[in-house]
Amino acid sequence: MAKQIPSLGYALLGLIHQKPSSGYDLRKIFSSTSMKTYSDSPGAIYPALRRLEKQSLIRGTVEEGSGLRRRQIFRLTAKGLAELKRWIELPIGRDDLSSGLKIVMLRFAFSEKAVGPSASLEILKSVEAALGPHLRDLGEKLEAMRPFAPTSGRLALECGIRSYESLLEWTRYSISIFEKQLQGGRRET
Amino acid sequence: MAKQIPSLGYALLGLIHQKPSSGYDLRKIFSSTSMKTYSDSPGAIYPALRRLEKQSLIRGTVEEGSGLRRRQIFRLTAKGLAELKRWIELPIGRDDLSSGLKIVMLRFAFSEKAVGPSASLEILKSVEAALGPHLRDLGEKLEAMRPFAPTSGRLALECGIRSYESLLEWTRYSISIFEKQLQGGRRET
DNA sequence: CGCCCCATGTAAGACGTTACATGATTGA
DNA sequence: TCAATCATGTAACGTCTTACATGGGGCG
Repeated sequence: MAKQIPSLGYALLGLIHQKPSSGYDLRKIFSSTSMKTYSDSPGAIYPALRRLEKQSLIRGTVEEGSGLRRRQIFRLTAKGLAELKRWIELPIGRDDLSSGLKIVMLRFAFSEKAVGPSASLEILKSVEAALGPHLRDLGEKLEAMRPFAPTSGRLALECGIRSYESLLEWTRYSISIFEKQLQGGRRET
Repeated sequence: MAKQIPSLGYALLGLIHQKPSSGYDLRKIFSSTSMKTYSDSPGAIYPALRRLEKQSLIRGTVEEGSGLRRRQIFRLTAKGLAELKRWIELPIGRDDLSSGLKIVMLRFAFSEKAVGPSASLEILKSVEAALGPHLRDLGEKLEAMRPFAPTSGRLALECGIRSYESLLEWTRYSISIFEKQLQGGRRET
């Protein structure tokens, strides 16, 4: 059925949901903003858009009003929004931390607009819960390798640990922001 | 000539250099340690090893002494070590930061054993130098998006900024360690 | 006019994922 | 002997990379 959309596909879905865009717009976002982890090559984006369209997750309409060149603007369909929500609300476990934070952060970034602040808070709490055991685990690995590995190898692992510690601080900070926002005056998107 | 080795290939080269290993050993490293970003699937590793062997960067020898099953142990060739060194010593710029730290950290982790502590220090200093402008840039982007993006989008960017700040601290800490090690009593690998 | 940017696309090839297949060894 | 683990491999499939191709529009 939903034949396993790659993460680029979800990045496109989320961006299109935030603002209907053409393929060219999306390429510029990938090349100019901090989303450089995704390729801005036409050979990646245009086929990906066509796949999403074939699955009826987005629909493209040709713009010609402004006298400019043919530009196809894509918008999410109801099905596309549902799929985006489903993906954002997937449970988060330890695997999602170790195998690339990128995807979790992407889901979080889109969560507020696509599902609502409570979903953002949910993601943050899952991340916080997963970070504890994960950090303990990394610490044990560091101790285990300490006598054997060269300095650079140890430091590389320490770098990972520090980055997860910094993530934990950020998570708590962000949780407090969303809790304030949810408990206090309810504010719209 | 050297037909562009993917990052998995360099991960294998570096690990084999640290300790001659079989494909199965390498799979276990990927699945059990914090190098989970690389796949431990046989369909990725065995073909990658054969590619490296075809390029004469590694050479496999079948072990049969220990009465166990046929196990092919791979070792770096001189050419393989040269290629590993070349890759580690490539210049590091801002692109290397934004498009995935993973590769820089891999190069750093292997640098001490493969090239020497001075190479590790070189990498660290390049990273430190690149981080300043990069952080300034991200800060500007944050200010630019502040009024428009939803809270979760802003926070996601802040998470990235924090992680680079933590990287900067780690970089300085690591630089001090390597400088001490290089200036003080020269110690071997 | 020539050049660069907009805007979209395609084709070849490399790589990784998933799933399956094979056999030998160890332990219950 | 049956299952699990060790150890290696292959085949199909999808996706990304790289490079090329096309054309209109604006600008000097």
